[in-house]
Amino acid sequence: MKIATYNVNSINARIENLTTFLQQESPDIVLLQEIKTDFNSFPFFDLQSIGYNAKIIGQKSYNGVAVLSKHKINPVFENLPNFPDENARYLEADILIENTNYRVASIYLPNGNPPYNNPDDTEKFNYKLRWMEAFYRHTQSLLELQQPLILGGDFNVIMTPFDVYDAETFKNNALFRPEVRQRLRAFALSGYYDAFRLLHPRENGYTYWDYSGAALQNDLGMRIDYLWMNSLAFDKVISVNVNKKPRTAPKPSDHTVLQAELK
DNA sequence: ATGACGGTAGCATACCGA
Repeated sequence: MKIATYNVNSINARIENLTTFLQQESPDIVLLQEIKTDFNSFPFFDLQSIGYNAKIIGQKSYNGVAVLSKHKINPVFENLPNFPDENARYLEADILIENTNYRVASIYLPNGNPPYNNPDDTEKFNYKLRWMEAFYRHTQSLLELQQPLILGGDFNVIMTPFDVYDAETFKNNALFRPEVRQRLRAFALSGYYDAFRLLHPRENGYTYWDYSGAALQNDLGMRIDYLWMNSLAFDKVISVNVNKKPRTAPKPSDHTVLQAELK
């Protein structure tokens, strides 16, 4: 069973890039973030024609998450329970594959940085912290499930200085502030396994490179996309890797694919 | 010293992002 997570930065701008990836890797499940479209403009037909079902929680222009699968997708939650959110950032579903019922979620955590024209505005950062707290509460209840659980997506959190090209530059950034790192660490210590990092302690594992300058060529990236698993899922892991092909292909997203293979 | 890049909405430029 292969699962991937990919922040596409608009699914309609990325449809060729995405379908190329799907045909090359043939994943069973793909968690998408920043689809930037609503139901009416989502490319269901293009995906169906190469064998992928899709469930989405869409939003015009911003945000939006989706789950793709070659198998039937049974949605469980659209949005975090008990957290009123005007943004489309969370979709949880069950997918039955060869007698194993996987529970997956596609997650697009808020960025949290202030608008450029108002650098002292803390509203977005506070929203990020509240979102993480609601996420923590919900994921604690998920740990009671007796099924393999995979929570993947763009977490917009740099966990450690090793996960970014220059920690000093990001000292005061909402992706690296102690408040968000502490919250993601609490989540990790509660029973979720960081699949990539546990298998690759010495690779940087960057999943994002800025479009500007020569960030990709100089590997000025950051690891902000994750596949988190409960023990039932992590026990099945064969491999986890960053697939840089979609980032080096024409018309890329600024993120790339993180993918895993499970027994 | 500053901006760099790219997507969307929608038609010029503002907003968002990491």
